[in-house]
Amino acid sequence: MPELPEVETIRRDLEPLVVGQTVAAVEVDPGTIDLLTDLPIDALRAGLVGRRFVSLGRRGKYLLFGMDDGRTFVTHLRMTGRLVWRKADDPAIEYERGRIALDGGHELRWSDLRKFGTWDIVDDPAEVVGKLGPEPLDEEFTAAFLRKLLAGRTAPVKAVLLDQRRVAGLGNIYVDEALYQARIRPDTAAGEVSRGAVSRLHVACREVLERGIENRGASFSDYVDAQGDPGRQHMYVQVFRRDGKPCYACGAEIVRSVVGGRGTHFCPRCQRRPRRRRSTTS
DNA sequence: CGTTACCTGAAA
DNA sequence: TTTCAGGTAACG
Repeated sequence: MPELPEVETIRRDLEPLVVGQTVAAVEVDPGTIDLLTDLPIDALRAGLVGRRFVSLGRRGKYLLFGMDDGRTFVTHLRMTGRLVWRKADDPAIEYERGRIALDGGHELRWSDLRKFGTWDIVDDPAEVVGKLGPEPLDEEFTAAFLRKLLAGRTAPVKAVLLDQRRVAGLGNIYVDEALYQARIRPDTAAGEVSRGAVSRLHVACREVLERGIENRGASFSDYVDAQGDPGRQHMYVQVFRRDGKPCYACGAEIVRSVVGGRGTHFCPRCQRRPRRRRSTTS
């Protein structure tokens, strides 16, 4: 569920809490451990217990816990994962599957209804995040970069934006919102997006993500921050899950379809496909 | 490339 | 009962 803004909110909340803390114990629900990680529980404990966290980073939708032995504890929340900071004697959170106890008396509580989330311990974070595309909020994500990314592709522009190897961190909510802001239909072939529309899309991607972070993420169903509280961004979305409701800009009914295998929401009036260029040859 | 599977619900 | 779900990996 969580996309870049949600993961970044958790990272910012947790960083001052976990950095400097040493892991005292690790517990994982036996019915979840094999889905959560390739590591046997003993290897997981051996990698974490006694380690002090020295940094908390994010790459795409991954959280990277740097440890004092130089290794990295990597988590991905996938669809329904939660990472919540609780006192050791607080009651279990909903769908709690694991706990990482810290020496200061708090615990990181891992909850995951669907059990898609992952834990890993690696020597080099590149083993996990090395194949991700650039961060959309970094300098290197320019309009020119996006133009090259889309050029010549027949896949829907939405599918390209969702591909984490091309650009890292956008998910279903923020892609629908960015394409609305850029006034591009999600099923437009990536290579057909005009130069001007690519420029709008570049700005829109960054703005929707920044707004998402400012509003501490979007809580449509499962997402909560590290304190267990929902974000606010869902109150400001323009199209996501607003099918059947009027477009705020033009009043037309927001439509739901399926693009790239994902539920997709757009305004059929504000978001246009490019005019089919009259083909001079053939 | 698109589709299916992973798992467990919530909602229509 | 059926469909849908903030994601990704493994299919064909």
